[in-house]
Amino acid sequence: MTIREIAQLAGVSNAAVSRYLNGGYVSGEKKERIKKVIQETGYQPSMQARTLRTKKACLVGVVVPKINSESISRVTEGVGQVLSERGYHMLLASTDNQADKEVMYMKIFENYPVDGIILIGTMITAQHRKFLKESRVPVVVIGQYTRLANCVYHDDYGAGKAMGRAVGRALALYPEGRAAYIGVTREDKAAGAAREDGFCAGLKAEGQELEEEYRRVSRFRMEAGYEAAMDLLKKKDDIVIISCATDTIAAGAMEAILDYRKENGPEKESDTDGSKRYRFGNSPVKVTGFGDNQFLKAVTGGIPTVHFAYKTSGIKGAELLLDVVEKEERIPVEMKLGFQFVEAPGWSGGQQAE
Amino acid sequence: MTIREIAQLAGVSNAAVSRYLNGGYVSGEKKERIKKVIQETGYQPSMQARTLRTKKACLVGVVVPKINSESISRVTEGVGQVLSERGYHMLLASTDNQADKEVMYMKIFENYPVDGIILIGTMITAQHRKFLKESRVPVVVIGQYTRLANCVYHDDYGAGKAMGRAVGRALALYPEGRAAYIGVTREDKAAGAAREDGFCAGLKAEGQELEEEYRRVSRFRMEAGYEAAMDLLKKKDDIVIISCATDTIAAGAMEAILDYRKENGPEKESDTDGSKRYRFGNSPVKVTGFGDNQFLKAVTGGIPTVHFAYKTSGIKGAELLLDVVEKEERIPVEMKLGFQFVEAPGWSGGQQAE
DNA sequence: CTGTTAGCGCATTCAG
DNA sequence: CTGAATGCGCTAACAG
Repeated sequence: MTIREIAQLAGVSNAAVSRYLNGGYVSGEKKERIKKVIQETGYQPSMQARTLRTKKACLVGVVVPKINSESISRVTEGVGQVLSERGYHMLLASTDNQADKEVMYMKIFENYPVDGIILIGTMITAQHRKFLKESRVPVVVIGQYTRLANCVYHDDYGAGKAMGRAVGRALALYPEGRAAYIGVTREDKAAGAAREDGFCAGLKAEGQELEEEYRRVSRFRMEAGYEAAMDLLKKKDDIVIISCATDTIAAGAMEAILDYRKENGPEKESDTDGSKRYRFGNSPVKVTGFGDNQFLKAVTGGIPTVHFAYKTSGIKGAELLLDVVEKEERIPVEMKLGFQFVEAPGWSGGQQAE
Repeated sequence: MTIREIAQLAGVSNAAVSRYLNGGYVSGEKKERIKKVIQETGYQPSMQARTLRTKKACLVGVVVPKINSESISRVTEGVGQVLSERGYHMLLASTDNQADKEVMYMKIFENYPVDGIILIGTMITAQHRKFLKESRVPVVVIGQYTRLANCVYHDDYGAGKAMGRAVGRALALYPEGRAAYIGVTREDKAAGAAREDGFCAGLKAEGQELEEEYRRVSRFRMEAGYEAAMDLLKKKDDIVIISCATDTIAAGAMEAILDYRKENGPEKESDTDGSKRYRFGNSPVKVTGFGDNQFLKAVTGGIPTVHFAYKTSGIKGAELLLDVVEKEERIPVEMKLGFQFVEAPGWSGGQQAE
């Protein structure tokens, strides 16, 4: 069904139909005829051809590392909100945490085309840089800092440091206890390098140290967190706190701790008394995370974590993007968003919620 | 950068460039010149125009109700796997559980266009039916039964019944205890009607009944599960099991139970002894779900739930779709996938993992 | 207000 | 093998 067929059926020119569709000048009578024909035929104009002509698709593409993530869904929620308010629709592409796929999907979006691209970034490789420099559609990066595009990111270092300090203080209650850290690849400047460096800085500020044998690198998956935590528990018997770079990893670590305790004999005493006790085989190892995952909080009562304004970063990112798409705003913007430390109920008192 | 500019720079015709790009006849020498120019300019052909010509985008659109869901991500994982094996890419659109948006995004995909659409369905409205009948691109529906398109769905009724029987048997240990059910809208034939009806049938088979005051309807969100469960706990003091239509809702219910117990005085006894005890204000209310959420299992140790072959349904759905896209397969297919009941460790013995 | 016309960037005839 | 010409479906001048 093409516009010309509609025009013929309605006995008008194709231009008239086009104008009808786009709110131009059409006399009342013809308007009726056209309307009727469109009704009957169920005609829908081809975005395809329209976009070829107008260079405008009212679509923005969002590239995400994975689908099944609370933090990412909070970002896309913010993005989607702004987009729909301003008459755009959102298409998503998931890369399954493969950085090269990020570039591939951005290219697909670029010449599909969409009006703008939002990248929820994991790492900025040479490929990324090349694309960002050459892209013919505007891009904004969320979650990573880059000077090659407008970006909005979070204070991961500050968050890490706050967590490091909190852990350092908690550690003071366990004279011989140590903290461990399960991070993610440092190629991820935000969730990898910044959080870990901040964490170490925070620990140091409290007079603690994080040695190499107390560190692990995990993928962004619960299973990977499980493995890393289990390995730590087996190798080091003085760990009393395991801090993780994400709440998802923390969930895996919690599972590992449950299993570890199951294997290494049942608990002999309730934990409720002992804030001064530390682990030698069976005491309560505590876990911290980043991201303020609500699901985790609901079923566990909560662990110490950091709340990032993910939805806000989505909103700001989308606004930035549309500003350059529509108003051709040319001034580069880098936006850094703060964080909020989230304490766990009863945690600093020594007990983690059951 | 258009194909014509490349042609000029290479000193050939646009047709030659087009052939070069699509593997047609080009002499070795020209091939080199074209290759060089494309390298230098970083030219990328417009899918846009190409698709307008060829009617083929090597793209399929997947419409999902929400992003942040383990079950949905398992489906899209399966879909993405098949697609990428066969040279297609996957674009996602999330509807935030609004059925009308499902149709809207299918229309966007239809005339964007993509080669095929996969709908992870929540409900089939009149709008949906209209679209499925008239769509010019093939659609397969995953998760719901429909005769208007190829579909692959799960045995939700059977799963519900299995759960109903299990709950019924567990209930026998609590002479005066009752089960409650938190469902979702019955407009969702699969997760709503089928699971609930199956559940009731299963209960009945064990000689139990599910009265109206023991039912609630929730949205697909943890918070909604929390509210529903809290309401049940407050209104009925003989509930010992709350069965939920999804694991996400179950997580909310678990949180509600934690909170409820916190408010209504601390536990006086350990739960470990008492399989015969039932709740009067403070005993262990148990929760069941559907979907086999791994995150939930990790942090809680697991609740009774049902495993659906979500990834498989994604794989099968994508294969079905590509068969009609590529081979123009015309025989309608309806595929029903079974389920697997997942017991909770130590549950039937009366104790839920802490 | 209306119809005619000229492309948008590309793939594909069809003559060379 | 190659290039010129045609049109995919639509919108935006433009001349009525």
